[in-house]
Amino acid sequence: MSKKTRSMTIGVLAKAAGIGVETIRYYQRRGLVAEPEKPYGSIRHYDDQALARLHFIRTAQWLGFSLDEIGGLLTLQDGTHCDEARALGEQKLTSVRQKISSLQRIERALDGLVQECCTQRGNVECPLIASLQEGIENIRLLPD
Amino acid sequence: MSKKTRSMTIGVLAKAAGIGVETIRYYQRRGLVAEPEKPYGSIRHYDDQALARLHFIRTAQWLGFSLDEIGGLLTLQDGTHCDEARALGEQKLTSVRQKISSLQRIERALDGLVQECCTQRGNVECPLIASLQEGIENIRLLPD
DNA sequence: GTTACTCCCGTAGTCAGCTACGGAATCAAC
DNA sequence: GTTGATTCCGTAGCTGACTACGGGAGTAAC
Repeated sequence: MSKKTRSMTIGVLAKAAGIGVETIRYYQRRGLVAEPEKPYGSIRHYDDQALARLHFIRTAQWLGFSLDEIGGLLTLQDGTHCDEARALGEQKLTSVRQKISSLQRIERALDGLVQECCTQRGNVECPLIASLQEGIENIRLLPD
Repeated sequence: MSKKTRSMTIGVLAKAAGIGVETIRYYQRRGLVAEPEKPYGSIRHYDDQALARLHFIRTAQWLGFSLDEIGGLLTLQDGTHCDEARALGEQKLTSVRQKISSLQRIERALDGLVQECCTQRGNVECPLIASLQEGIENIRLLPD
């Protein structure tokens, strides 16, 4: 826990997080990131906690959570009621598991297609595209 | 290959494909689906090939391809671009696998937090919230 | 042959998630 | 103490993938 809590301007923070200044402001407007106090006649400063929050947002986003859902996840942090937090956590867990199994089905389908594509190499017909065209039922596997 | 090539109006086609009429028109505007000839003073008719094309689009979409990418896949239909198609498929496969493993790590993290929350029930402190506040890095786990 | 649906076609709106713009204030360097 | 980049803040625009609207033409059922 020997973290030096740097003081950053929004521009530095943005660079550190690998996102745009405007995006951070947008997250602030959405209530996902707090706007620190602005010293009288000066400029806002951000610390490593803000950076961590941005990392969290981007990661969750990459994992397929919407900004609204991420807002929900973040209320776990600020919330005061254990039961509510747990309920939200369980809810998210369920949706994560659904996403995983859905992605696994996609993975199997894609993998099958790519494998076929490799073994059939040299053929005139491309099995990946042929499958997409004709054998859709075979790889479709019921989305949701 | 004893496919009866039904003649469908756009509404029937839409129902058969499980999508909206407006969506088909949108695909036509995007150049993903051909607009059949319109008999003089009559109505357009669609066959099973059009339906197959719609299935193709929806399936590829479900596999994570954007409409632009699908357009790309469709230009590879002549079968002479097998390598390119495979490359695209492999690319998608890689990103799908990355998502799965990230989600699995988040699943474990969330699961752990929820479990803790249950066993500690009745406590004043909520361990889930505490963990989230301090251990965000633990569930961050490398985005792209 | 009228009623009621469906088609056609262009344009416009929606939603999420940014991204850009513009003008004043503030800061950093020299 | 002036120049040049940043910050601030509100508002407007953009992209992807639809979805809706409106008014005229075509079609189907009775």
